[in-house]
Amino acid sequence: MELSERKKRILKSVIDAYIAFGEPVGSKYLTESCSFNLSPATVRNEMNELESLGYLEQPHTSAGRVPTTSGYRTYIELLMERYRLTVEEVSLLNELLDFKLGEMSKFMDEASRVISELTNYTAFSVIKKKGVTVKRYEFVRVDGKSFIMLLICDDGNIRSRHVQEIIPVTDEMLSAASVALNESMVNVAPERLALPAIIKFEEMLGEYADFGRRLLKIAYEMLGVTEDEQVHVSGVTKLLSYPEFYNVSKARCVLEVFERKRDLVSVLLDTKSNELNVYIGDEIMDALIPDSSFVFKPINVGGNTIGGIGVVGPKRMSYNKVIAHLEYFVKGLTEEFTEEDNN
Amino acid sequence: MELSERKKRILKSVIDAYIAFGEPVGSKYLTESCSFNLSPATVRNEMNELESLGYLEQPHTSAGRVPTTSGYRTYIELLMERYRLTVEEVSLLNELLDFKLGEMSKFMDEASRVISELTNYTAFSVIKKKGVTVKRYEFVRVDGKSFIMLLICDDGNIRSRHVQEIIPVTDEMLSAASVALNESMVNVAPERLALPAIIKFEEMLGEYADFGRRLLKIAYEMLGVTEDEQVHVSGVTKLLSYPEFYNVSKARCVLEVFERKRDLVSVLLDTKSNELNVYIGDEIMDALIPDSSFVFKPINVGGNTIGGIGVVGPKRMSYNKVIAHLEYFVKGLTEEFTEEDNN
DNA sequence: TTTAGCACTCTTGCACTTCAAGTGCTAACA
DNA sequence: TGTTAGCACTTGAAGTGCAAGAGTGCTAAA
Repeated sequence: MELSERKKRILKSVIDAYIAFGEPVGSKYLTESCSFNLSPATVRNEMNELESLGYLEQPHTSAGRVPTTSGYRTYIELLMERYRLTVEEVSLLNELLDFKLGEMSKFMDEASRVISELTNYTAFSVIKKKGVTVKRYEFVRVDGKSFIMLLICDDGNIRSRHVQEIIPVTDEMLSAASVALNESMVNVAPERLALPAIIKFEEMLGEYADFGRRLLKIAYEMLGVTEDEQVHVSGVTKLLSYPEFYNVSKARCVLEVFERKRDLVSVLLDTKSNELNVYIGDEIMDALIPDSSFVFKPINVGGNTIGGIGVVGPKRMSYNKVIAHLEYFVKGLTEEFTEEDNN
Repeated sequence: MELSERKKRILKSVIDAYIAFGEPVGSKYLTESCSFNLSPATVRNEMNELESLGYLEQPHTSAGRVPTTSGYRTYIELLMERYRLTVEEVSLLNELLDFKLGEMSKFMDEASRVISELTNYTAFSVIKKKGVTVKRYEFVRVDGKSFIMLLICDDGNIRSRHVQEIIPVTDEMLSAASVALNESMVNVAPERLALPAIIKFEEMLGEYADFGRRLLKIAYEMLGVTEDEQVHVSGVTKLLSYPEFYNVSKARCVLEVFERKRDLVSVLLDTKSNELNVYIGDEIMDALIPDSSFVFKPINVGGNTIGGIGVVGPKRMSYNKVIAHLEYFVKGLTEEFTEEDNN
C-alpha cells in the first residue's frame, strides 16, 4: 500500500526525532517542533494508522512511538535526506586516502579508526584473505644457522618468517629447497596440496628431504596464520555512550561480537552484492547484538571483493551520515586502486 | 607495627572471602566458615583494630569489612598462599610455549588470549619496539617494476614491504641501493641519522640518488609504523562479569584504557625492575580504572626488557592465581629464549 | 581476655501513592 | 468528510513509609 504524502512526512519526522533523541516520539512533540499545521489529535490518528501498517510501534500504552524495523527500512529507502559531508569530514577522509601505508592491514586499521571517529559509532574493517596461494618462494640468509623464508603470494602480500635451525644451513640446502619449492609448490592452495606433489617435492630434495618438509610445514603455517588478522575494530566505547547500550548485559553482547572476530567476517561473506548493505536490528547475526544495526560496504577491485568496511551502531543510528561516509571512502579507495593498476 | 598472628589470620580470611565473593565480610561469616574457635564479638574487636590500622574499611556502618589498598598490599606480600597451577593449566601454558609462531607479535597475541582464558581476567601483552636498528637490507625482485625490501632488524624481527615503482627497476639500481644502504645506513637508529651519513649514502648511489632517497624514506616509515602494533588485549568481556564492573560508566573507563593502547605501553615503560609488579586500585594510571588492579610481568632477555604481559582485573582479583600464571609463562619463555641463543 | 547481649545504624525490598506523558475515543466543528 | 477539542484511561517513573535483615560497637559478665 502506498503511503500518503502526509503519512510519509510524519513517519520521517518520527524517525528523525527518534534518531536524534532516542526516546519514543509523541504527537505533541511532532506538532510543536515540526511545522505540520495539524493538531496533535490528527497526528495521533495518522500515527495510529502507521502503527497498524507496521511502521511504528509503542513500547507501552502511554509512550510515544518508535520505528519498527520496516519503518527504518522505508526510511532508508525512500524518506531519508542525503547527508552532505562537511568540509572537515571530506578533508579527513581525503587525508586518510592519501595516507597509503604499505600494508593493507595497517591501512584498514587506520580506516576503521577514522570512520569511527567521524561517525561516532563503532567501525570495523574486514580484509578477505581466503585462498591465497604462493607465487614464489625466496630465501635470504641471516647467519650460519638461520635464514628468512619469503612467500610472495597472489594477493599481493608478502609473508616472511625468520627460520632458525639447530644445525648449520648450507647454501646448497637453501638453493635446493628454493628450487624444489618453486617447482612443485607454487600456485596451489595449501589445503589442496595432494600427495603426488609432495612426493615429487621430496624426491627433488633428495638428502635434504627432512629440511624441505620442515620448510613446507612452516610455509603452511604462514599461510594459515594470518586468518584472524583480517578484522580491525575501532571505537568500541563509542557504542557505550548511547543509552540503548547503557546496560551491561547488552554492552557485553556487543563486546563479545567484537572479540569473536570471525562473526564479523561472516557478515562480509554473507554479502552477495557489492552495494552497501544495511542490516537493521536483528536482521542479521541471529540477534547477537540486540537493538543495533550494521552498515557494511564491500570493497571491490577488479571484480573481486577484497574486503569491506562497516559501522555498527544503535538501531536508531544516523544512517544517512554513516552511508555517506562509507560510500565516499570506498569510492575514493576503489578509484585509487584502479589508478594504481593502470600504471 | 607488627600484626599479631591472630590479626594476620583474620585479615587473610577477610581478604580471601572478599576475593571469592566480592561482598563485605562480616564477623559472623568468619566465625562460621573459617575455624577460628572465637566468637563473633572477638573477631569484631580484632577487625575494629585492623580498621584503625588501615587494613580494612567499611562501606557503611552496618556492612561487613572490605580490604583497603594497604590491606591488599600486605596480603600479597606476606599473607597470601602460593597458588599451585593445576595439571591442565600447566599443560595449556606449555602448549602455548611450544607453539612458536614466527612473529613475536602473533605469539604475544596468543599468549594474552591464553592467559586471559586461564585467569578469567583481561590480559594484555606489550612488545617494546623502541630504538630498533636495521642490521641488514635485502631486496627480492618481484617483477620489472616492483620488488620487496627487507629490513633485518636487531630485535630479531624482519620487516618487509612490497615497493612498487612507476618506472622499470633494473638489477643495477637494486644492487647499488643494496650496497649503499648496507654500507652507510646500518646499525643506527633512524631518528639519529645524521646528515653526513645521508650525504655519503647519496654520493655512493650517484645517478640513482633519487631512487635511494625514496627507499630510505620507505625504510624509515617501516621502522616507525609498527609503533602501535605492540599491544594485544584479550578477554575484555571477562571483566564485565564481575559485579564491580556491572555499571556501564565503569566498564567504559576500562574499555577506554584498552582503546588508547599507549596508556598500557606507559605501564610497561614505568616499570623499573624486572620483577612482577602489582598495582592495586588506583596506585597507577591516575585512577583511570577505578576499583581495579594491574599485575604486570616484564619479559627480559639478555638484560633488556623486550616487553611484558599483564592482567587487569577487579581490585579483589585472585592475585595468587594471576601471579602464578604470569610467572610460569614468563619463566618458560625466558628459558626458551636463552636456549635459542645458546644454539 | 573473651563473650553474650543489646541497642543502634544502614541497606534492601516491598507496597503504595502520586505524577506526568501519551494515547484512543467520542462528539463537535468547519 | 476531514479536523480538532476534550476527556477518560493506561502506564512507567519517582517518591514515601515501613519492616526485615545484617552487621556493628559497647557494656557488663564470665
